[in-house]
Amino acid sequence: MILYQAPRGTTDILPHDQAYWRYVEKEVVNICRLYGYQRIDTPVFEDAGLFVRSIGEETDIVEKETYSFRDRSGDLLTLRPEGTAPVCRAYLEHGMHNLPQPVRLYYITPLFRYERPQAGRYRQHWQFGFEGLGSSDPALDAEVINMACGLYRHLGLRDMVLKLNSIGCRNCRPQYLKSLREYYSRKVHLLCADCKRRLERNALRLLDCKEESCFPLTEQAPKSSEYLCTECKGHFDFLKKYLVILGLEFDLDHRLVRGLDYYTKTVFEIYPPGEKGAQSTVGGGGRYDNLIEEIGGQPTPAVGFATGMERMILNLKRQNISAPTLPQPTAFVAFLGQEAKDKAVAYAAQMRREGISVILASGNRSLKAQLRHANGLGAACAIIIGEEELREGMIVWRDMVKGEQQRLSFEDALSLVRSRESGGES
RNA sequence: GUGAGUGUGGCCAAGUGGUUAAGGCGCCAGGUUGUGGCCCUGGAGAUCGAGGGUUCGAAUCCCUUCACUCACCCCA
Repeated sequence: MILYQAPRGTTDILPHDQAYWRYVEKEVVNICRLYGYQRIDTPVFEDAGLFVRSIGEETDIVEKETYSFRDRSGDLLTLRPEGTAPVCRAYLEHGMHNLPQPVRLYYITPLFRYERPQAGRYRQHWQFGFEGLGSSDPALDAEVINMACGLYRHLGLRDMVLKLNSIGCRNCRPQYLKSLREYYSRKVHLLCADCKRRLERNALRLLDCKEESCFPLTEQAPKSSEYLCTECKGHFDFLKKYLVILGLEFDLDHRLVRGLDYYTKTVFEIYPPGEKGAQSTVGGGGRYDNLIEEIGGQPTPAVGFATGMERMILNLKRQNISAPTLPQPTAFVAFLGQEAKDKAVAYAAQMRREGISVILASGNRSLKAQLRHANGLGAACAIIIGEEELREGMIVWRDMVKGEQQRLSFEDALSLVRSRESGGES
């Protein structure tokens, strides 16, 4: 009987799955290099207030999904449920406004949300995200979106759909929210229970409802894009122009609002083809011009994006895209008898000093068993030391792919392996 | 928080009231003297998620509970 298993909503990333993770990570690092984004790592937990302040008290994340606890000194801490607020906190704390603006940062980190797990959704999941801080230029919005789409393209994901909207700023949004509330107030008798609540607390999310009774109403609802102030409208127009220049296709979706309160102007999400269910979003982001001010800094416009590592991998698998295989050991050292084993230990160590990856046979098993093991590991070659070789100061070098072998001195075998390794790379 | 489905050795999985719970993968060991991948043989490994009940008898029926999966809310 198993006494312990991974906590609900968490998962082990086993060796056989690492190829996907390393592949995605490699492309992530590469896209950040291409666009000049620098890595930042922030703590796994933060002062609870940071998230309440930034994400919004009325959001689901803060209301019911955070892992919060008091530490032994009584401080209230929260396991990071999203990546943007901590980056903003670090930007402020380290005076990054003194650096050339905008500052471009990225992170790869686990996040924690207490939710019921399901496909592509975990209580601990990994997100890759990047932020451009300190510029209101719509070209930066376009850059971030281009980067996001570029990442998926580099990974080989096909037919991803970009949805785009602008939800205005604190100057024009109140106006919009007012007409939105007026519109829904007249239809309140048609709304589902959730939406009645949303009308009171967070009217924007009325648009997000997938309830059959509410859905038709959202079609007729006032659109945020029609209420944008001159500045927001100009920003949105420029963004769309840049996206066209970049050759990116996008669907304008006036129902697209994001779950976090800090967004202003640009919001966008990216879906896989044939989206099924609302939780299929692979990545999303937007502009958050007030957030840094909100947590105590100077007004600092910024825009960012985040995408779920698990969801990228899920979609890679759904599209039958395989990850490059990870390197396998080059050599396997087998031996017969204790004296040979002594020699094998020394040889394996010497090969590693030469930078060759080596696995030394375990136990004292038959040669057959040892070679079976070497085969299972995918070793390129085996070095066999038996009594005879021991006597003659030789080893048997066996090519595990061709099945050919020859008797050599250890030094000759070493240079043979070395030449194969460098030759095999090109 | 709500709804649905599923729980049989490490993994997949047959069995739906009746003698020692199939099979496959994987693992281990053999198929003569020191050699892998194919094939053959053998072996280890399961209190049939847990607890209770019905019954002469339960993996199979009932109840409770736990876990997992999928979906909803919401999000990546």
